[in-house]
This record gives sequence, C-alpha cells and structure tokens, in this order.
Amino acid sequence: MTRLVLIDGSSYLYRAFHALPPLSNAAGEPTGALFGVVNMLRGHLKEQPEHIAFVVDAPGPTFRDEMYPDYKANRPPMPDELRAQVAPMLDVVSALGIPILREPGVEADDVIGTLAVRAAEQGMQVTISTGDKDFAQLVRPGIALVNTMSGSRLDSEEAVRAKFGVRPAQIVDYLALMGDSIDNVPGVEKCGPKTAAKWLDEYGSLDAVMAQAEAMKGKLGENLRAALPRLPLNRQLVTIKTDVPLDVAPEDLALRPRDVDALRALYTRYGFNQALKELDAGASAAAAPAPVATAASVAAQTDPALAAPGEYETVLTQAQLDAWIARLQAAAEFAFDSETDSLDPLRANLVGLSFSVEPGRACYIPLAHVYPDAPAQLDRAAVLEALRPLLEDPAKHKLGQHGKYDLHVLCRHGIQVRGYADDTMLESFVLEAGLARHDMDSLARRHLGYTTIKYEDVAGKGARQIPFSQVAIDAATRYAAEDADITLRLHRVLRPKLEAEPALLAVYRDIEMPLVPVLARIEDNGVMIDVEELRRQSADLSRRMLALQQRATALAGRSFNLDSPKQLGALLFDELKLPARVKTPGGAPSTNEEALEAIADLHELPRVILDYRSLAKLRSTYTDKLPEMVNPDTGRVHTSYHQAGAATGRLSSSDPNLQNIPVRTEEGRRIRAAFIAPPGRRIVSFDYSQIELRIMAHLSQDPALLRAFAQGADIHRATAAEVLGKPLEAVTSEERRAAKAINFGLIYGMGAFGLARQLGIDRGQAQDYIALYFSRYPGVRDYMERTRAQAREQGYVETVFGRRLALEYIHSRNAAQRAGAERAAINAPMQGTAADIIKRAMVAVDAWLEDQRTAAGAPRALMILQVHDELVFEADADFVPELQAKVPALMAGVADLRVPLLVEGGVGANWDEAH
DNA sequence: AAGGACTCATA
DNA sequence: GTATGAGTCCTTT
Repeated sequence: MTRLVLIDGSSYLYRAFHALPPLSNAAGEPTGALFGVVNMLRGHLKEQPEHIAFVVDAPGPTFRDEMYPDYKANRPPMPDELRAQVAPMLDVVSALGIPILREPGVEADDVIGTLAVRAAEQGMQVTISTGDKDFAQLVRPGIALVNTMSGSRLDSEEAVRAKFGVRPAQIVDYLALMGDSIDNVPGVEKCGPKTAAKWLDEYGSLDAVMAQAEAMKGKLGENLRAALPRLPLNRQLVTIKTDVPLDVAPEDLALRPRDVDALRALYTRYGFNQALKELDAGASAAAAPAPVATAASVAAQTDPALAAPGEYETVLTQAQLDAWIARLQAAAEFAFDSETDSLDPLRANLVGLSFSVEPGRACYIPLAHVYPDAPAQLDRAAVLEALRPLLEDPAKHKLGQHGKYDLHVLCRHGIQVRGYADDTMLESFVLEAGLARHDMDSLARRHLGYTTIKYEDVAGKGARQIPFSQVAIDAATRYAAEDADITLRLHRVLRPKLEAEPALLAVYRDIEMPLVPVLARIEDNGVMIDVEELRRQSADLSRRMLALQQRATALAGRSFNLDSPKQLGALLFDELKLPARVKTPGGAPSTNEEALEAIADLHELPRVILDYRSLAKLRSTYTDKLPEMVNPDTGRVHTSYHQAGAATGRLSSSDPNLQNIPVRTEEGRRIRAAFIAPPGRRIVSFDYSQIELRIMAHLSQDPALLRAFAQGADIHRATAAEVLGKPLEAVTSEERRAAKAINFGLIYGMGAFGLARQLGIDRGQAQDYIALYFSRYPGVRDYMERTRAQAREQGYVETVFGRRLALEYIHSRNAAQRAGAERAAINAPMQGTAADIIKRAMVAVDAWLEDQRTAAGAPRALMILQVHDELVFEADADFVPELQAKVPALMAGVADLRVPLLVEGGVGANWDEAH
C-alpha cells in the first residue's frame, strides 16, 4: 500500500521554536526551530514514504478570518528569530525532495484535511504529522496522526477516545465547547477537556448539549448559557475542511530525489554536523540513521561527547553514578529535583534525585523505591555523600523549580545546599506576575509547548494514590528526570527574558533569590504553641457554642444546622420573613455578617447566629486545628510560605496559614497568646507603621501627605484635620474614623459606593468626602490617574523596586472586570512595594542574625513569622535589647523613600504580648 | 472524593 | 474597594 505523509509545517516550526533552546550557528543566525524541523523531516524520510508534502500557510486572509474577525487575534506577530528561519527551512525541505504546498486563501489545515481524505479514499495509508490536536477529528481507517515532538501516535478511533474521551467525529464539538485561547476562540468558561468530554459523552453532540443548556445547573450551566450564541461559530472555526478545491492531487506528491550538494551547503552553513556526517556517509545508502526531532537529539547535535543512548537514564550502578557526578562536575550549572513521599517537606523522606546538565538529557537516581520486585538501588546515604561536595559548593550553580522544597528535603537528610542560584518558578513569577501560573506544568506548556507527565499519571490520585516510593522505577524515571530536564530547559528560555529587563532582573536577583534560604530557615524554625491552652480554649468555645445553639433552636422553634447558610437562609428569610438586604455573588440572599447585622434589631436570632459563628470560626480554624499541625519531631508548628503565591509580590502562608491568626477581638487575641516562647526566650515583634500609606505618599509626592509623615503625625487625624480645615486637636473620634476609612479605601482603589457602605452614609455624601479629600491632596488624585493610565497603556503597573504586575482584564469588554482591574492597578504598587520592602528586610535581618550566632554556632534569635508588615522573632531573653536596637534600623533602612519608614516593636512571653 | 459556593480570619 | 487561605456544607462524580 502506498503511503502519504502530510506535514503541518507551521505547527512544527512554531513548536520547535518554542521547545528548543535558542541555538545559533557560527555566524549567529538563529537555527533552533530550523534544527527541530530538519530532524523531524529526517525522521519521516527514514520511513521512506512514497508520497509526502510539507504544507504551510500562504500569506493573506482565509475564510476563517472573514467568518470571525478576531480569529487568532491573540497571536503575537512572528518573532524575528523565527521569521529568519522560514526561508532556510523551505530551502532544506526543497533540497530533501519534499514537495511544498502553500495554497492562498485556504489554511494549511484545510489543505491537509482535503488531501488526507482524498488519499484515504484512494486507498493510501495517510499519516498527518502535526503538533495540533485539532487534527484528531480526521482520524479514521487509513488516516493516522503522529506528533514527532511528543512521540504520540493516534491511529484509530480507540486511540482518540483514549486520549480525549470522545470519538474523532465528536472532536469538533469538543473543541467548540472548550474554545482555543491560542486562536482567540472563546469556548464555555470553566469547561475544559473533562467537562467537554463529559457532556458529549452524556448528550452525544454539541447540538444536544446546547438543547440541554437551560437544564444545566450551577456555574457551569450559567457559563454554558452565556456561551450559547458563539458555539455554532466555534464549531465552524475548528472544523477542518476536507473539500477545498485544489489543483494538486495526492498522487502528485511523490518524494523526489534529494539534492545532496544543496543539502551539504545548507547543513554546513547552519552547523548541523550530525546531519552532515550522515549525508556524506550515506550518500549512496538510502536509509542512514536519522534521529527524530526529540530534545535528546538536540543534545546529541550540540554536544556529541555526551550523546548516550536514551534521553533519561535510571542510575542504578556505581559506574553510572560516577559518570553522572563527572558530568555534574564538568557542567557550569545543573538542574536538580528531589522526589519524596510527602508534600510536607519537613516530614518528607527522600525517595530519589534527578539531575540534568543539558536540555534533553537527565538522570533519575532512585534511592528508596520499595515495592515487590523493585530493583536493587544505590545506598541513599552513600549517594548523598558522593553528591555532597557538589550540592554544598556555593560556586556550583544549581537550578530548580520551587527549590525551597528540595532545600528542605536535602537539609533533613543532612545536606546544606549552597549555590542555589536560580529558580524557574521565581523567574516566571518576576516576569509574568498576574498573567500566568508558575507551576512547572504550566511553564512547560507556555514556554516550551511541552506537556509534562502529571504526578497523578504515575502515582494515581485520591484514595488510590500511592506514595512515590511505590511508583515503578521506569515510570518514576520518566517523571522525575523530566522535571530536572524541563527545569533546565525553562531556565534557558526564561533567563534571557530576565536579562533583557534589568529592573526585573534586579527584583529577581536582589529580592527573590536571596529570600529563598531565608524562608526555608523561617519554615524550619517553626513556632512553639501552647497546645494545652488551645485545648482549654476549644473546650470553652464548645460549651458556649452549645448554649448558643440551644438558644437558636428555641428562637427558631425547631432545630436546624447553624453552620449551613442554606438552612439558615430558609429559616430567616422564608419562615421568619426577615428582610433579605444583602445578596451573595450567586444571587441568593446572603447570611453573612453584614446581612445579619442589618436585621439584628428585628429579631434576636441573627445576633445569636453571629455570636455562634465567631466562636465556631475560632474553634474550627484555630483552636482545634493548630494542635493538629504540631510536627511530632520538632514539637512546633511549621507553616509554608509561598513566594510566588500573590501576584502583588506578597507572600502567602498555608498549612497552616499563620498570616490570619485573629487579633481584632479579645477572643481572637487569646489564640495569639498561645503562640509562645520556650523558657529563657521571648517573642519579639516588629511591624512597619502605615507602610502602604507612606508608600502612597512617596509615589504621589503629594506635599500635604509628605509633610504629615515628615512631622510624625497621627496620619488619620492629620487627614481629618486637613480635609476639614481644622486644627489637629479639634478632630473628633468620629471624624478620625471617617478619615481612616478614606485612607484605607484609597489604598484599595475604592469609589464612593464602597466608602458609603463602609461608613454607613449615603453615596452622595461619600462622593463629597472623596472630592474634598482630593482637593486637599491633589497629588494623590493625580497619582491615581497616572496609575490607571499606565495600566491601560502598558498593561501592567510597577512597584518602587521595578516589580511588575500585569492586569489581564484592564481592557476587558466587561465593565465590572475592567473596574476590578483598575482597582487592582491602584492597589498593586502600594501592596507590592510594601512586599518588596519587607522581603529585603527579611534578607538583611537574616544575614545579621547569622552573624550574631554564639561561638558555638547557636542562633541567639530566630525569625519565626512574617505577616505582610510584621516580622516576629523568638530571641534569647538576654539578646532582646540588641534585637530591639538593631532590627528596626535594618527594617527601616532597606528602602529610601521620600518619607521615613517607622518600625514599631514589642516584646513578651507570647505573640499577643509582643504585638 | 472532588469542586463550587459561602463565610470569615489576616494585612 | 486590594491581597490571600481555609473550614463547612452540599451537589455532583
């Protein structure tokens, strides 16, 4: 049977460009994408197909652009380095004897579709070679799909079903539902591959799903209904035509003899040594070995000395380990990753390590896989000792993705990693805060066009998940070695992007990277809590909750679940007919605090519920939970700080979250009092006073605001005096409260509506307040307007230190989304600058504390918590005076603003006393 | 079991 | 009105 290979040229060019490192030849011409495409072609030619074609888009609009003007509007123009490779690519294709097809007015996809169907009808065996999953709609007897970059092959309806969960005939419906952000075709919001497949499985077709739209429940149903009008168009856009008029027929696409001289010239020019060698060696032999375009062949090409069989190597012998250690020693930098049996780095046991020294080459060293018939593995302690010199050498640069985790794990196994120089998560965070997620799967897809193996794919999920130590070693190698490989490849893509932006590079190099070991130390230090005290509080809260519950039952005349907003809503608003004044975002009558306060005068029950809720929250979130979080090894609670968690640059804290421990109420402060220092030590806390308002003064340069801070005034009182035009001492407490609300509101980008709600006044009055404020502080008004304008013009705003936050929705057609983005734009420079400042302070204070260790090496104070504008320490009692003398100066000294930074401190036996 | 909705703790 | 994380309920695999 004769074979026809149809190659989706544009798809490969783009994918190779993004997947491969930016290679260039001796003359500096970019060659990465070209190299990938050439290897892919050589792979296909090795199969010696009788017919083949390389299909690319012709310039000019196609019918899809006419159907939908925004089609592919999200596509950035082709990068220059890629554009430069198009002509050489076509030269190589042509010299290889492969016919090139570019049909004006028709997309390459449709040319491929039409030829594939015709050829299959004629009995040819068709292979479509593409990286584009849309082609799965064409799979049928006689038509198969291959992606040489991922190595996947879809050659039957079953294979398509296995991969997508739908039949080939349903692929267009499936794509229509999901949409395609690359082509700017919006689908159903929140409907991904799973939901689309689920619906199609359930209803059969897009038409049937649309017919059911009214009956669909929940947010997803709402999203579906919103998307209804555009779904038929989506389906047309994603449908590959199989009937476009073509002058060319499948049988015209015979593979021609290659032009050896032309190829030699091209390969020489672009430095494709491997291909050149093979060309000359096999000029007579037709079937010379030709690697397909995998990342491994890049390694072979760029550094033949390291060309070893296989991309990822499982290290099970001493000889293999020695060889890899030699590679690591020789490399300028290497990527590493650790595999463990727990997500909690302070409880995790090391199961294996992976390393990569060049893109496409990586190893996995299994160390503690335990399952029936598991192969013998190298001794963990011995491997760690062998690696220790490398890992602890500050001059040996190491890369990771979220390496803080690996630092913890290795620390627990006695290795103090030094020279942790780069982290791809943080590179991405600094480059693209607000635009993208920063986990490796997302980064690989975004920057490499590469889909990583998911943890669930090797370890399962939910109740059936197995620990990594029980994952079969070959699967573990594919997963773990890939992590190191992808980390290295990501770094090679992200680092140049950072280098191109000096301000961002400085944020990354001077703030984020130095913070990594500091955060690791804080997490490792943990905090001591008084478990007995919390248990007493839990018992006390339980008693009081029970009493309130009984009172509530009596008031309601029946029992109900006080924790259920739904039952409570039915009781209050349906049975008792109390007015529902507040709505939830979902449109239901809200039972939140504001709603209950609003009806507390009409009935006794709302107050009882409010009291019950405040106690229930304290018990379930804090007094019950914190004792469970004590690490049995250390007897302390170790939170986890997320460095790339908040787009503004703030840290976030989880497991447990120690950044939301109560402080406002007396009840809450009792919980703070359970954060204690051990005997002989004290809790010492320092916080920046009004840091965000000070930053607003700095950024706006408003004279009145600058003056108030320079004079050390009570800023809210000063605001009230300024706005009302009266002396400071004449400001009433009510006036001060209003001024404080305005000051905070400004930081959050508020409008009159929000201020009115906050102060319980009407909107016009709130508007008057704001107008009056801006008349006294015109610099602030101008700054707010400048910031909005910057956000609109550039799509991002910046902190004082140059950190950027992108505002994805700043040009949204949805007015509410756009307004939200504007408020975020106002807030981000202030919140973000404050975050930059405290991060710098943490690095400075940590360095000083390291200097202050005793002769025996014991720390005299530990940094134990960061709460956005506050740093908390546990210090030897006799070290407290030194700490109090030094830390405020360090904290205040890390930024040079137009206003002084004021740091206030406190000390006590527990956090409540110190705060 | 997983995920959305709701509520509420912090700066 | 900014930025988070987490507990509970409850519906839907």
